[in-house]
Amino acid sequence: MRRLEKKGNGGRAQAVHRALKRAILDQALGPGVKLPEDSIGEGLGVSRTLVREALVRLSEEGLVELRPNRGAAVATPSLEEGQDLFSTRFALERLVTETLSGRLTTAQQMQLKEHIAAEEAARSGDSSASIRLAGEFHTLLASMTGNATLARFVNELVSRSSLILALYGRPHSSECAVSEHHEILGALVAGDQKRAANLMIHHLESITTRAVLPRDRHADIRDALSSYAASEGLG
Amino acid sequence: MRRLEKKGNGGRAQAVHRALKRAILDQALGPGVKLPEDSIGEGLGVSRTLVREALVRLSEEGLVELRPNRGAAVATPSLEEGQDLFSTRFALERLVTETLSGRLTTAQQMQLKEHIAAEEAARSGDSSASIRLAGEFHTLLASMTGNATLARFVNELVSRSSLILALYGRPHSSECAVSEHHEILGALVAGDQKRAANLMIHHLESITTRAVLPRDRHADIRDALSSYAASEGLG
DNA sequence: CCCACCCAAATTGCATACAACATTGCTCAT
DNA sequence: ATGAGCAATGTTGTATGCAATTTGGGTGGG
Repeated sequence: MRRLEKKGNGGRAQAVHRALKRAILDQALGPGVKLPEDSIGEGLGVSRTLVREALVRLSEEGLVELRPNRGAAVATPSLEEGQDLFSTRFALERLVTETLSGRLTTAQQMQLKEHIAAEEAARSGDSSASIRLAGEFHTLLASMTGNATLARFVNELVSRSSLILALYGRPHSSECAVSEHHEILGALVAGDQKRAANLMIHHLESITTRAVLPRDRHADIRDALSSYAASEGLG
Repeated sequence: MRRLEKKGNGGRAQAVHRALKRAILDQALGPGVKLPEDSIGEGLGVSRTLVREALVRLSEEGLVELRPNRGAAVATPSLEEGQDLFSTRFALERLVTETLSGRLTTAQQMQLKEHIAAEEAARSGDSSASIRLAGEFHTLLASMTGNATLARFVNELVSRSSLILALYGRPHSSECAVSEHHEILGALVAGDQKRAANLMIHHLESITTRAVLPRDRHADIRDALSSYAASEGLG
């Protein structure tokens, strides 16, 4: 007999990782915010051991900077790093569109349509949801290739792009992209490989050119984490 | 005043990571070999905590498979994963050649020439050194782009390619590639972007098509690790 | 003879304790 | 007043101990 739900999902360390990741992507923990192990552990109801493991994972993903003996902090990528990041995205997401062009199942097309609809719905509402959905479109596309490595890389790059935009982007930069997502989907369904790739490149370029001015943020870590703790079944 | 050598290099956890990674890439620890935390800790002279951290890093790199409650093992990628991996390599290493074409400094050209010379020198000698050098050529090229993310991705893919070749490649498959490396360098120096990219693609394709038959390996973990412990200043 | 069950050994999951290091603020001499 | 040195504090680095889970083997019933 098979156990139905063993323990939440796959270990509490993973849960901590997801909670922190979401907190960063939602900009509840902005770039540069320090991440002391015991404060996080307290806020999430776990020990430093698990926090540490999560931080290692996050640093491996480039979302967290891990300075020896000096603690962890949300990464603060430079503008130059952002440039490199996006040129890498170009190469990878072009591969995504080339792979997917004309090969989307109807189920996948449906899912993408629904996702875009959700993006539109979120445009006037919660801005953090809007940002997250915009990124998830790219992640979703990448995962549909069936190439797990490619999907993981794109996911990492999209995540880090959020940091770049948080640092250097204008407040509502991600909203206008929804129509471009729709166009890309159209080209993919039509099987027009070249057009899909070009639209994707153009789309990414238009994101990069929106990067100009910085902001600043601060927050108490325990407060910012409390809601994420609940959503991962921690605390 | 600058501290000359703080502590070996950058923390013992990193040392464990490097030791295990090299052991895997040298095929001292072949695909599928189990990696119990305390055996490794004993072999390397550190506690399970550090081993655990290293294993998390390695699993994040795709070199180690981490099954919950069931321990870690050197990854055993499927042939299909290998295919995905190489198509991702195509996209990324094409970007490398495009970025580098006509932009190599003379110092970099020298370094690459020396590396190729080392590859040739190792052809008749140690086969594990030969394999490692062949991979490091690609990593070195990627690092010269100055794009840290790109370099890290290529490094990961090259590492995992070693696993693929260990599982499905013929024994001496990597030796014949040295001349191709030389040709690629020539095209890069000449600034012929298209030719460089084509040579790289062709080179990678010729590697993939050498993948056919499997082997099997076994070893006591502690013995296999002892030499790597010394080289990292552990034990 | 085979299968289900259960117990023992080994291994991972996680927390906690202690040691090492970095940082901050204070003291004291100049 | 000012800067060097030092003590106090907070944080990270690492080891170890205990609980929880898996695994393999043995035992008894069918």
